[in-house]
Amino acid sequence: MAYWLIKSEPHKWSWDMQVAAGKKGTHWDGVRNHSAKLHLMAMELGDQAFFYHSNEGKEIAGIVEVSKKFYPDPSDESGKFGMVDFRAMKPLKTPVTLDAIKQESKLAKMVLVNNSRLSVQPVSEDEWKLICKMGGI
DNA sequence: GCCAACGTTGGC
DNA sequence: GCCAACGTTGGC
Repeated sequence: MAYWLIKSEPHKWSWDMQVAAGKKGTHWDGVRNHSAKLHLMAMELGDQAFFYHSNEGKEIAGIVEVSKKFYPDPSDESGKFGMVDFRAMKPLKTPVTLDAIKQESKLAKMVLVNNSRLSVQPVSEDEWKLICKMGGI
């Protein structure tokens, strides 16, 4: 079981919309970055990911689960990139903000802090557990 | 194959 | 709205 963090701008695709998509979830398309793509390809069914709101909110709103493994993205005419499907699992009771993450020294190594532009990132098990605790679950 | 120029992302 | 960081593009 691996853990991840995926980012979305809330006015484009928010946590609420992810929840509304229900059990079948939604495909995470539009990734056009090779590091992000490598992470997508490494994801297994059932892997969990934090759903992070960039720009507005700047907080982790909830947890999603991989419901379909990496497959080609039809919106990419070059055929190089792909996507996975995610479905909403549960919200954090208290959203964990970027501020809170920065103030926690144990999370200083998170990719979110050091490479804020990467849209799909790995999260270590320790980081995962700590953020879950901070989020009240 | 190098590197400058440009575009995009995302925090502030 | 600004700008730093990063990725990509394109001329050489």
